[in-house]
Amino acid sequence: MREYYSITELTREFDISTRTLRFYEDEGLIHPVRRGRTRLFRPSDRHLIRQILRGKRLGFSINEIREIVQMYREPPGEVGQLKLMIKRIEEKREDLRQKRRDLEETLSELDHAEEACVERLAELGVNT
Amino acid sequence: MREYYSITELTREFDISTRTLRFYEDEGLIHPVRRGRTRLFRPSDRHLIRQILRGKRLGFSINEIREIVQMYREPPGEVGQLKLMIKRIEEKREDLRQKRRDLEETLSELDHAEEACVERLAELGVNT
DNA sequence: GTCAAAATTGACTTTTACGTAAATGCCGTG
DNA sequence: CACGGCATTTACGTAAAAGTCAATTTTGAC
Repeated sequence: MREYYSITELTREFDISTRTLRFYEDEGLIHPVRRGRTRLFRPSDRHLIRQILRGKRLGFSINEIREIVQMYREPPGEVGQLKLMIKRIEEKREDLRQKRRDLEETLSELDHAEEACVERLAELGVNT
Repeated sequence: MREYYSITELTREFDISTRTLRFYEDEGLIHPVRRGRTRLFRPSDRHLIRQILRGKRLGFSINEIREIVQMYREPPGEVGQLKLMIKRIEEKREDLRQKRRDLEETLSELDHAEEACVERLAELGVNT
């Protein structure tokens, strides 16, 4: 496991711009350490970026992603906080389950659409 | 099956604004008919709205949604077009499969996060 | 130390997806 | 026919999420 990654290494790996990574830092999503003014990204930052991009692909806003990554961190020490966090996690999961339903329905409609196309091709006498 | 729905009926049903529905019309996603200047939405428009909102929840942009809803329509009559459409459909499905992987991974990480919280509660001697 | 390549900051711009306000049309009711 | 309520158009506004550009700095290789 590497100790540090440079900003451009990560922009290449994830196909995002340096501006994007700085934006995520401004937004408090990642906290790379500094050597002088240069950012050094640790494996944990790299993992966080992976999670952020996953959230993005699923259509979560930066704020929602912020909420999610907070859930991945060490659980709080206080009982009230813990219970609140469990509630929040449950809410996000419900959110994701809705997305899963949406996803399956969309996939199924695309299946139908493709079948219709294939049938139409067959009608036209094209060997698929 | 009702023949027509008014704009406000649909805004209530889907919890969106009239502005949003007019926006979708401007964007060419729906085509309600008119009685004078008033929009009348048919069941097919209603179904389209449902599909649009599903796409939104999955993080698709308006342009991507436009592409998707075009796939739900009657298959084209020309062979080249048909083959192109099948290719596009396959691309969207790959896109959705990526989202599904993202979704499962996120769900699984949230599971871990919740477990960690529950364990922490147990350590603190709280009866879950 | 020098010099190019890489990284930094800050300011400004852009795109997307609507929100909001103003002015006005249409229509059923009393 | 005046009114309330819904609908319409036009026009401008805005928040989120970066992109772009310019002007320095810093770093790494020699």
